[in-house]
Amino acid sequence: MNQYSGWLLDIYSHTERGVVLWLLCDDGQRRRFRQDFPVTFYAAGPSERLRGLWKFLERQPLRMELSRDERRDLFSGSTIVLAATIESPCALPPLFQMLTRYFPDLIFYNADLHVALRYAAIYKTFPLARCHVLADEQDAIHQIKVLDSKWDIDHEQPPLRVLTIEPDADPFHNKPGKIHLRSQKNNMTLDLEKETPLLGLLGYLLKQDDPDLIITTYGDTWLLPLLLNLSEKRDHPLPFNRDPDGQVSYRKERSYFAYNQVIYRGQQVHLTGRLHLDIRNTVMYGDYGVDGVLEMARVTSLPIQTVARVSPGTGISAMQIVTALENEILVPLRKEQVERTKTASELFHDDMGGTVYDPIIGLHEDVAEVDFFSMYPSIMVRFNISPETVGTEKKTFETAAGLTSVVKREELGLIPQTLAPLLEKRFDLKSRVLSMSKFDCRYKNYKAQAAAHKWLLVTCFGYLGYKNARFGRIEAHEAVTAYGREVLLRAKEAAEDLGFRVLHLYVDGMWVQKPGSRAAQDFQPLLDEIKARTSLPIALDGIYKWVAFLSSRWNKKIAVPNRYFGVFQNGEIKTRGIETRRHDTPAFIRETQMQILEALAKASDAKELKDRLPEIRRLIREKQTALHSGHIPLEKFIVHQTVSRKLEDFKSPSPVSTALEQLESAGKSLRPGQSVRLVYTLGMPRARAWDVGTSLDPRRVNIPRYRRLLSRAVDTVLDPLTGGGRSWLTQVEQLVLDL
DNA sequence: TACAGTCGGGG
DNA sequence: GTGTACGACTGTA
Repeated sequence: MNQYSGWLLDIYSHTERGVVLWLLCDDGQRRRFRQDFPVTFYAAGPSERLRGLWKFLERQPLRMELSRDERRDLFSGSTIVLAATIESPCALPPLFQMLTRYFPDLIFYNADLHVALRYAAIYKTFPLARCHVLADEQDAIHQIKVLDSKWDIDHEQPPLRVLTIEPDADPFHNKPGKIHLRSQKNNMTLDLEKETPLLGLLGYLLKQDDPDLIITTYGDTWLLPLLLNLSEKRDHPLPFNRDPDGQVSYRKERSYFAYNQVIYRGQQVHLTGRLHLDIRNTVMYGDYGVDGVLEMARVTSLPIQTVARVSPGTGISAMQIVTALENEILVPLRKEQVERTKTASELFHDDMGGTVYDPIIGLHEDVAEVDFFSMYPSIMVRFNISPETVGTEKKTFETAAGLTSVVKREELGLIPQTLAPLLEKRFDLKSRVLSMSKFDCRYKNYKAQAAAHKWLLVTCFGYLGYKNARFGRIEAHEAVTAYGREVLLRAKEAAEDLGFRVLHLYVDGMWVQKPGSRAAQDFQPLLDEIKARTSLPIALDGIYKWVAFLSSRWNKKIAVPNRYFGVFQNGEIKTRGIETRRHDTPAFIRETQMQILEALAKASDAKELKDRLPEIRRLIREKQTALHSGHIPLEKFIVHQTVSRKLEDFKSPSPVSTALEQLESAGKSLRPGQSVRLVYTLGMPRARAWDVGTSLDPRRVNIPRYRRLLSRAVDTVLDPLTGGGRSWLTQVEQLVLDL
């Protein structure tokens, strides 16, 4: 027997039996271990059908153990099941596919789980966990112990060897000629045309550097398929896989509907024994980078390559599965219970969602914004809301109104059990970030971790109400929003009792004002009072020098809950719902609006705002002149839009469909969920795709249309100044009219 | 005027 | 490996 300690890189099914584990050992070796790891799935249903299944399984050419068992289903309680344990985890997916065909009437459990999650539930592993392993001479694991916890904030960083590969152009718009490679030891540029040296040097680099993590740009969708094809064509093997028996696994590209929009996910290339991340195919890479991906992997237990490419919904779902496995709760494929039909009034009351209040339109000074900390997840944990704990005998919104609940309290539900440590870790991270210098070397890492958690927490709420979620139940979802409304109303009452004016309420935030209150300590009594009345954590998001809530465009008297902007005392600008926040705003317009906001931000109070007008007037004149004299770089006119449907599904010639058509005829087709770049043009067609290959004649740009967009963006941010009927009103009006 | 299409939010 | 809300807003027919 040999002993090893190191970091766990990856776990996957062995092609014959058990699992493969890769350890980055403390002696610097990367070792591959194997371990027997039988997996069990269950089936429930009428007993004669279960007998049929039993006979069917006995005939399968697989090593399998069958038994009758009694297990706990989260929704229906104790259930008689057939338990089947098979020796090879890799044999389960094809077997299960067959079973759903022949036994569609049976309910299956634990049948479609990632092997890494099963392993995690038993051995408490997670990607990059510190492990101690006892293995025999054939590197078969006899004992494994995890030495740290996924909830540790300051964990030892594994000495990962990283290789980055980047082409010199975006392959979907221009043909790259070279690729740049960078590792700790090497730095080289390879010519894609010269195939022999390309393959030779790449092979050499992979062997010499032996990277753990290969970070590419377009590696999934272009580079790795290209290189692997080439290597096959030239019969020159490239050691992308570290596992000698391992296969490169491809996942197909797809478009799907999620988060209320079509999402496109490119083809994926997964490696064995090494980790491949394509930063262009990594979810929210821009938000949290590699640190965030690694943190997602730690808390969800999903393999690094997988977690990088899935939505946070899959992440939170993985966490729930691990909790369920640890508690010996059956994991369903999808929700089986049928939703009870509701009357119209019930629908109205239950589905009101988050609290939205009409803000008081206009400009306000010395306003504090207080936000509940991860309100919905905090509610789930605090009030033990979970599919199995929410009672159905009473309508939940009535229950919540008094915060005396019919929610079962005696034992912590599956969802709160999953969320509590995550909430706590995020809370600790946020507190540390607040009290540390931006230049602290851990600052960036902490921010990335907190950002990763944020998405898991946000999605968890949505998953409660999603009918296909494994552990979703609409009543639990409604209970959360009911509590949310109650909590916010209590916060509002607390504010009013303490003499604050409540300007706005929005889901988990509140904007309050009191003459003379402009320092953090002025708001502390309010925070304490809200904490006392709601028992939920709340914090001061900031104090605005001034903030403006905007009216609806079609009716000046109607407020919209999420169109506002303001400047905090520290000079930070916050905007919501206005042009700068929108992805379809061209850079030229976004920059101009931001510059105006920056000019306005120099004002220390509302009165000083008008002093900024000469500067803003100059700025707008400059922009107008630039616009009309052709001094704006063409790319600043580009509008980015998401492709929502296939070309043939468009009913009218929208800019997007026009651009899609042009791209199609240029041989470049885009799929729903991908983003299209276009410029508005004069005459017909009204838009032109940016990436058709030929350059755009600057005279074709629809300058009047961009001028209208500019005018509107300027109008938005000057609106609060025009609304007050002050003496300088005419000046501003003139300015806007000039446009 | 009706309808078709797109966006935000949460940080 | 999964959230088909909802309302504001814009542009086209």
